[in-house]
Amino acid sequence: MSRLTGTLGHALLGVLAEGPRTGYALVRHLAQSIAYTWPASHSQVYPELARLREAGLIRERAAAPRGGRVYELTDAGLEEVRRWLRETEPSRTVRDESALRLFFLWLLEPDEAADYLHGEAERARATLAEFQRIAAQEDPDTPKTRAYRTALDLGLRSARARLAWAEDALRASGRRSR
Amino acid sequence: MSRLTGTLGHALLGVLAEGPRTGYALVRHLAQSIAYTWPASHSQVYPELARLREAGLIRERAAAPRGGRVYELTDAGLEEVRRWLRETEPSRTVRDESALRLFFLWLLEPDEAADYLHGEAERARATLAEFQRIAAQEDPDTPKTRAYRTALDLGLRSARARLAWAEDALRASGRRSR
DNA sequence: CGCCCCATGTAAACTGTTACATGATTTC
DNA sequence: GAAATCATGTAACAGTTTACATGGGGCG
Repeated sequence: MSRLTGTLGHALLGVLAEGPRTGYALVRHLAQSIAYTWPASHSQVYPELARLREAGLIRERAAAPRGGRVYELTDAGLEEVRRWLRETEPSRTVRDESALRLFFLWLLEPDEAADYLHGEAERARATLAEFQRIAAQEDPDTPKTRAYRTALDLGLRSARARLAWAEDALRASGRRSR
Repeated sequence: MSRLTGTLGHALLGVLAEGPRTGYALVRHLAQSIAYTWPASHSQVYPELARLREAGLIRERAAAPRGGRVYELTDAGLEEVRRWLRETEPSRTVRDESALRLFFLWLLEPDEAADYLHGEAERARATLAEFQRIAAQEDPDTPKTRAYRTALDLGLRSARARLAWAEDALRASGRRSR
């Protein structure tokens, strides 16, 4: 039982703690919220669900309409997510390709570098608008929605910081190129 | 020639554009700056250097003291980094495990959740302090150092945003738990 | 001579992406 | 009956991490 699963496995357990779901519904739910912090495609989710079931962390309930398989969390599964949250440290590894590229902008002509920063500003604006759209949705005030709002707030603040950074960097590069 | 390399390969080309280096020196340099956006261990770097050499993007110069191999960028290599920067879009994939966990905080007791947010605040403070230490270092004003400063500025702003977020989230959770 | 740091590699395991493949039900 | 959407899987490949493995050279 409770064999070690990676981050994706724990994320699936966490979502299943909200209630039983099919793999398909799980994937859709991930795409709407959790994918901003941990994207996963269906081809990764289905095999992972099979592993979680073998490990006794989830179990299959009655089948859904079109060959759908409904999974629900077991007691061991709930214990495992909670243990993960309490006792293990989150990985500090961050991979951000658009930030990586900044180190190499000096290899481009000034106006090409400005183009890149302009793109970054546009992206940040789009991300911010998307998060604002989600924030505008009304929802009841429960522990779960409060947790989701906390995550969303981090996204909003990060997007704003990134937008402000890009606009400043663009101004600074613009002033130099003239 | 110029076979497609992944992000790591392009990062190595970008650093080698600063001048010839051994694999070892490359790894050390990455750890000090670029690893904040794209970490890489020596076991990944050495094979990648071999691939870049085979692709004609870098070449080996005279050997260094203790079995060290000095690599330098070829013209094709420089062209390839520039092409990568100009013509390809950076991947938008972000994986942030500590943000992922926020979605599941409602599964913990309020004080356990507050412990987690406290840890996040501490981490953000440490990151911010580290970036401030780096920012305090003096360096000449060249295109390269300007690019590095732009990257650092993004790190500083992100760390500040994250710290402000964590402190606010902590305050909000504290108010509720009393 | 032993320890530490320089320096380079390989192997196995794990994680993640892209492409392939298939079938059921609803909607037009 | 054709197209879209629901629904699940496998296979091949690419990228990453961790552990294993080895040797050179300087310093006390």
